[in-house]
Formats: sequence, structure tokens, C-alpha cells
Amino acid sequence: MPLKHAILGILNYQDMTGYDIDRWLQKPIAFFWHAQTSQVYKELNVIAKNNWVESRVEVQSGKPNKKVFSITDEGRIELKRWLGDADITEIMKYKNPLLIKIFFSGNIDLGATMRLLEKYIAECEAIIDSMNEDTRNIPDYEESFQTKEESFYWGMTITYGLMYYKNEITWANWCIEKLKAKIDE
Amino acid sequence: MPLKHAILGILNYQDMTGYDIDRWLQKPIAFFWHAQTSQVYKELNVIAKNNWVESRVEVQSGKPNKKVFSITDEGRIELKRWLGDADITEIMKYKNPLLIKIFFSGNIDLGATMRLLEKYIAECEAIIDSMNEDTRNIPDYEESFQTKEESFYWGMTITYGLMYYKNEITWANWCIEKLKAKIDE
DNA sequence: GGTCCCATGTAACAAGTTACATGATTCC
DNA sequence: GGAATCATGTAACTTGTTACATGGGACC
Repeated sequence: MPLKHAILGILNYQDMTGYDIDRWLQKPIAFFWHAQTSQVYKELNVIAKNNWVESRVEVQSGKPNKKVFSITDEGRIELKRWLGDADITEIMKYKNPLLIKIFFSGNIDLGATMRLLEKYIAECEAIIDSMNEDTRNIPDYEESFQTKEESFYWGMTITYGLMYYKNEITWANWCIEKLKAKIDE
Repeated sequence: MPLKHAILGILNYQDMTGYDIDRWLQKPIAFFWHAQTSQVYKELNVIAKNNWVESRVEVQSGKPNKKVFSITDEGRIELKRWLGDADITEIMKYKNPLLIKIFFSGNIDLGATMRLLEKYIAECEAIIDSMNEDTRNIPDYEESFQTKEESFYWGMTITYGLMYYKNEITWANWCIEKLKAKIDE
């Protein structure tokens, strides 16, 4: 469901092609929902069948033709229904493959676990850097987010991301210290 | 993949039935990997075909018969291969449905978003409580975790959980304050 | 000559969800 | 009498992944 509704939310900003939606999913949304391009096109077909979106083909010369999607009234109703739904069971279905690895790390040597955590820290730092980059580019985004409302909530997700990844780094560093202490035992 | 390997990791502690594995997944592992019972039985079939586990039927009277699984040498090799694999692309595939809702909350009223966040905080607090309860019951678990190694890594995941959910609560409260300020504008 | 961007997908497969089915025993 | 525990699944479906296919134009 979240991907379908993310697509509806994006199309509620403006009409666009599957390709454009994919770029949205790769940029401001990527850090809290990643999706394959092929999945985007599939979901577009599904929600078109639900009458949540409709499409028209724009013939282009020199470029591939475009299939431009727009959200329907039914789609807007569905988007608002989903957003306003206070059921959080879906939200609580937490899955973290790193924690599974850590949990069973007694089966491998300490060094491998340390290297994994170090690699993870490096990735988290890279994400924080790119999010800081994004916040410096707020003016660019404010063209897309036409209302103050939109950038207000976008700010909440950015804050989330920064807090989340800093917390991940803090924890991973703490683990590495623990592992070092174990080696020195 | 993670579920298959979580099952291998559990069976590496001791032989058990699908039912027992399901309980493991519901208790110490649940907060970082949730799985349906039906999924557990399905994955057991798949990894049995891979020769990572094998099973024997134990006839019982007064109770349903048991199908007891044990990990094979091939399964142990696969578990260690997966644990030692430093590729973190799988780990970085982050998905957070709450953040999607927040991101598009400009489409609904502030009150609904606040209620969602409050509900989320309550759930996070409940999880923290149950994890604190678990740490008080460490002696019980130490029967299952036969080595110090195992409870060492288990401690890392518990620390992760506490840090993670506290951070979620801090963020959600900050969002609620922001929303309140917006209402008072 | 090579890579990136634009643009849209299909096919096969893996993973996860939801709902349902069965049935005895034990505990309150 | 009702709920929980033990115990194992199937069927139908949705969601996500991986690999592949096509092809022109722009930029270096």
C-alpha cells in the first residue's frame, strides 16, 4: 500500500510520467521508501485499474513518447483516506536485517562484525551528508512544493532522517567499542 | 533472505519445530523482524529443499505430531556465509510507511496527524516497556542462549531497540510541538 | 567512442500477507 | 463454557526483486 499511496501523493502535486515519479522516489523520498523502477510502472497499472489515476499519451519527437498520469477525484479521496487512517499496525511491522546479523553474530568472528558496522557507519554518514546537501537546496525544492504546508512536513521527514542516522551511528560506534573491549579481554 | 537466515540461526541453537521457531520470532526477535506463522512454515519448506535443514516426525499422543527440524552442515555453512557477507545493500533498503504519511500530511488536517503521532508514541513506549521487562528476565533467556557470546550480541540488539524507540518518541514529540505551534498561529 | 539522460516496460521469481482449516488438552 | 496452548499447514493474493530489452539524443 505505501508505494501506491506515495505515487498518489506525488501525482497530487502535479501530473507526471512514470519516469518522473521514479525520480521523485529516488530523490526526496528515497531515504524513507526505496522502490524499483519496474515496481513503479507496475503499481501505476494497478492504480489505473482502480481508477485512482488516468493517463494520456504525449507524442514527442526526438524523445520517447510520454505517458502522463494524473490523479483522479477517486484517487484523491483514496489518498486522504489512507493518510487519515489512524491504524498503525502497518507502521509497527518493523524489519531490520542488520539486527538479525548482529543477533546471530556469535557464529562468526568479531572482526567481520566490526567491519560490517564500520561499513554501515560510512553509509549512514553519506546519507546524512546528502540530506544536509538537500536542506541547503531548499529553494530548489520549494518550486516543487508549491505550498508552505508541503515544505513544513518535508522538514519533519528531514529532521527524522538526521536524527535516525545519527542515532544509528551512535549505536554502531558503541557496538564497535564493546567489540574492541572483547578483543582486548 | 533474512527470514531464512534467522530460522537457520535459531535452529543452530537447537532442534525445534516450526511452532517453536515461530515463538522465537515472536519473542526476542519480533521487534526487529516480524513474520507470519504461515511464512515460517513456507520458508522451512524452501530451506529444506535447499538442504539447509532436515526434519523428522515425532509422534505424540494427546498432542499433534511434531515435525522437528535440525540444521545441516550445509545450512551452517550458508548461515556463516550470510552473516559474514559484508554487502550492505539489503541493509540500506529502508522503508518507513509512517514517514510517507508525514511527508504527504499537507493533504489532511493537523489534528489527524497529531493523533497518528500520539498513537505511535504510545506504541513505542509499550515496546520499550516490554524490552525493559525482557532485560529483567535475562536469566530466563540465558538458558536458551547457552553461551555468553549469544547474550552479548543479544544485548546489542536490546540496546539498539531502546535507543531506536526513544529516538522515535523524541522526534514524534518534536513534531507534535511543531504542529501545536502551527495551530496557534 | 562511451556514458548519461530520457522513457517504458516484461518475465520470472521471491517474499510477505490475509484468511481459513483442524482438533485435542489444559487452565480459569 | 471460553480462552489459551500446542501443532501444521493451504490457497489466493499482493508486493518486491532481478534481469533483461529497446533506442534515440546529448554531452565530453
